[in-house]
Amino acid sequence: MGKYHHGDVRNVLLQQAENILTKEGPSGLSLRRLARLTGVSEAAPYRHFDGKDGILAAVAIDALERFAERLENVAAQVENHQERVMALGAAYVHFAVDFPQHFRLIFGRERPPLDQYPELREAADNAFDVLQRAVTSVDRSANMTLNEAATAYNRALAAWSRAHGIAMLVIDGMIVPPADQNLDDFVLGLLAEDLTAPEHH
Amino acid sequence: MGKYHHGDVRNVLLQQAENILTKEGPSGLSLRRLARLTGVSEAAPYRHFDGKDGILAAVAIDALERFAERLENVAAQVENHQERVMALGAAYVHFAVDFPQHFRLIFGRERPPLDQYPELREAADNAFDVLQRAVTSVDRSANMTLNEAATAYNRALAAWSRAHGIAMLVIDGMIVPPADQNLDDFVLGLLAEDLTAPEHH
DNA sequence: CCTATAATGTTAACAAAGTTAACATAAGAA
DNA sequence: TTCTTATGTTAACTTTGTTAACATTATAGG
Repeated sequence: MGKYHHGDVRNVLLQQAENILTKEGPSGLSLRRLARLTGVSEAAPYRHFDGKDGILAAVAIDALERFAERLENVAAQVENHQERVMALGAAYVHFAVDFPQHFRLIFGRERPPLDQYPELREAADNAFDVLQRAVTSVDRSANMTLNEAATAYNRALAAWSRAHGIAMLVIDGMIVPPADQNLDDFVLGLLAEDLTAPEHH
Repeated sequence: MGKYHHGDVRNVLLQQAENILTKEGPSGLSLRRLARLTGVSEAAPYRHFDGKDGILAAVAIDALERFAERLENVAAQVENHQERVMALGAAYVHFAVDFPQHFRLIFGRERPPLDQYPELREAADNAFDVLQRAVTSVDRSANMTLNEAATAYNRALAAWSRAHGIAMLVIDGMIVPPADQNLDDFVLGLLAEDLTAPEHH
């Protein structure tokens, strides 16, 4: 009689890893605990994943796909090109606030090395592509010349950086969004600030 | 005869912790290894620090002080108010690239909780204050009304976020600065991008 | 100067983690 | 059926954070 656990242990492990990550973050995700909670031997995960990094990579890819999906949904709902870029920035931060542990896993120090997990790099690039396409469409709508469009990539990087910086500082507790204001509005305000010209409003 | 290690073990431990951090990052900083490298018993650090978080906090405070110092130096060297904000952003990123491990320790997940180490929070606030003062001086030079100046804090947050986002994405390998360009110039370019108005140059 | 007490060391032990080796069983192809 | 591979298991090894129990030094008060 099979005292062995069978079935798709891999998927069960992944799902359980998701649960642990959400509740306790990447540091709380211990292979042994994961195995115990899943009801499987402590060495079983090594049959399905390339050690701890392997599991982290799998979870990170999953998270990145949902992240990109969410960004695409937002992008599809906003008609105006410039508003779309802003909305994406807000959605970016919103995701980080909703799923700080996933966000940290995706971009933080415990993310497995990108060059060791090509699918991970690909998933990350996909998310950035959504932002880049939005920025490019702004540039096109402004009838930019080809020469000017060459900087479109830089403009996308700038948009990405702003959203990323806000997201990081917020989930790390360095920036505390005002309690009496909608998070998205707060973020949109920060994204719209122009540092070189203080005569706004 | 004193087979016991004596002298200011605390300082030696701190210095050694600095070395390890620089070479291997916060994860490589193990208390036992630190003690061994310092030539002291494996439990000795607990006499001088409040466990691992205690040491991390001490190192982080040190790093933050040098970070703030560097920012202040840059701020003092630039006359023009607006250029000063930009230069600070570039210096912010430059520090992150020069000392990625320190930067990660300061802002990342393994930083001990701010509310548990008041001196740590103070050191972090100091660094941000440099940015905030620079932004405020731009606003003042533009003859802002008091009402408008109320948003100065938000403008400082925006400046901070941009620099922070670029720094994070660069040291995490998501943004790769062009090899044929000066790092500061690249950063200044990103900081100056205005997302809502593509008609530049 | 002597002695009680606090500060600073030490060694030894504990539990938890990542990982691997050695072995056991199930499933499928030949 | 039988050989091979995939998938489990248990047991061990190393490292880490932490604490307890004990040893030594420094220092303050008499």
